[in-house]
Amino acid sequence: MYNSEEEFLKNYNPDDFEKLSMTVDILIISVSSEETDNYRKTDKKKMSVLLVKRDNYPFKDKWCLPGGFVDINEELDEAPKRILKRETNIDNIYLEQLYTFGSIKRDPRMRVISTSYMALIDKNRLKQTINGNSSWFDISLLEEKNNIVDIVLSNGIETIKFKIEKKLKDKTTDRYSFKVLENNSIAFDHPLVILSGLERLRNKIEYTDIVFNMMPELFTLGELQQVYEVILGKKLLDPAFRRIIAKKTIKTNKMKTGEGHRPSSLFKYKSN
Amino acid sequence: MYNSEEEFLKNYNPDDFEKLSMTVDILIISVSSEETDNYRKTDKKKMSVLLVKRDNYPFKDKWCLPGGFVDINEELDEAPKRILKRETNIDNIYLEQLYTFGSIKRDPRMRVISTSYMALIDKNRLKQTINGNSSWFDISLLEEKNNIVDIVLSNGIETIKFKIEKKLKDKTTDRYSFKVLENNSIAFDHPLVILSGLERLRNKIEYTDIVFNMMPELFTLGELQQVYEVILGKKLLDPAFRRIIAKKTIKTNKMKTGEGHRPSSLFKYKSN
DNA sequence: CTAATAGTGTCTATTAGACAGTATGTT
DNA sequence: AACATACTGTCTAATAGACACTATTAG
Repeated sequence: MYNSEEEFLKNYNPDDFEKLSMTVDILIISVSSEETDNYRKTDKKKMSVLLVKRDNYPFKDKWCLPGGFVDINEELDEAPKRILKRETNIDNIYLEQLYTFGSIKRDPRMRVISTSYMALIDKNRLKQTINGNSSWFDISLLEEKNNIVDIVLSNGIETIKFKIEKKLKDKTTDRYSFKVLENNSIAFDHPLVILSGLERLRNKIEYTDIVFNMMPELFTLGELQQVYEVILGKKLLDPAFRRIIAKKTIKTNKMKTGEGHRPSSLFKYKSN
Repeated sequence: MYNSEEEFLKNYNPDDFEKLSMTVDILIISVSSEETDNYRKTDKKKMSVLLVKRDNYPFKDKWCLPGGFVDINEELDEAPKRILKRETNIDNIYLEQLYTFGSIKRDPRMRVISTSYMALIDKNRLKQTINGNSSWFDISLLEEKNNIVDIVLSNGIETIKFKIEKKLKDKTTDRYSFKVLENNSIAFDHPLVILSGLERLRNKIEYTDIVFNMMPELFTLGELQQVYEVILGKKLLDPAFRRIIAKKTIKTNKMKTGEGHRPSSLFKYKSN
């Protein structure tokens, strides 16, 4: 044996174990507005996610989450930042690690383990158009009885559908294992990443302030409430919503007018 | 370019990117009782964690979390199960993924990314003594002002101390980045794993039933309350605790007697 | 009896849910 | 005026916090 760590390291052969590749995948979530034909009605909010069309094998021509290999000299947490910068050309985006997926067959090329991240962004920060092979897809999520979730993504031209079965990993916890039942055109195990992220967002919107990462500087409480509603998938009662949100927002003296109905005050985020 | 996925894969060289090694680390948490000298008093509960003494470089003779390399042909989630079986010789232990740490210099040998897991276990299930180079350490956690956490681990013979500074990653979230300020003898970045796990446990005990993975089949409400108190780090009021826990437990007709005071009913876990 | 924990009753404070009502812009 | 949303008042229901009280054993 060796007598010192130094000596050990000098003789260590890092190729004793077969190595593997590591990637990161990023679920970039934002909210978008769908215009209505009635001039009085406010635009309907939707959640949307940024997908990239693969221009090479494997999964050529399928859509997938932005991602890439972790460089051997790169901090794990730096990889998603680098990719976010590449895809959106902005820094300082809210980012949090979701989960690490490591099935043996998740990539047909070789053994790849992938850490997924969730990024939240206000679309108004995206000054320039995103590059050609990427597109925002509106999300509609339908949770059926038997723990089967139907997700439909649409960018107006193409529609992606998949169906996932959730099974409790253990009766004592809130963790599910996901099984993809149907999937017409999304690559890798990205349906799992999308569902994990949407559930994480739905949970955290209730006890953190992360929603404000998806909001512009100034917003009305009606808009904010709509974002909550689309993320939680249910209607909220106005007075209750305003009671709770009052602690997290400050009223400005600016108003939003010209909407075909009573103007509303603009608010901004107040951190504690 | 290639004309089919098949053709692409045939020509793919997986060594175009420099590969790396992947490990898993497992934080195995349990509760133990510390005997008191007063025959009337109930034993004091403590959280404890299983550590292994490294018998080789790097970090020779330092304590660390059980762990190991992920095999090239092994599902990521199978690796912690294999190691748990090796360390405790029991199957079916509660296990959940915590976080993936990937600093460049976390292992002096080479680039290693590590996914950490948390396992919860009832010590009574450990029939045989654990093997010689591993030991249970009682945890005492002290959260100081300025977001500095002091953790002391002790197995009765040796004491391990470290101090971690928590810094909010972002004002909108509940996620912290951890920085190790002092550390006398625990290997790798395992202080971070331990703190992540303890915080995860503290959060989840409030809204899931995971605590019952650390309890024997039958337990008194007093014992259960003590476990809650040691995990949450604060005293709870009896009536409030019983109101909440009533939904998760069933009273059996067995009693625990001989404790120097009024006997108490034994309860068991009721899942919904 | 005493020390110690087991277990309950009840008041109060806080928060969530529900609904109805008033307010005010645009067309 | 009509419509749509903005915003508020207030009642009720549910839950959490606090405290005091009774119950029961081993020694």
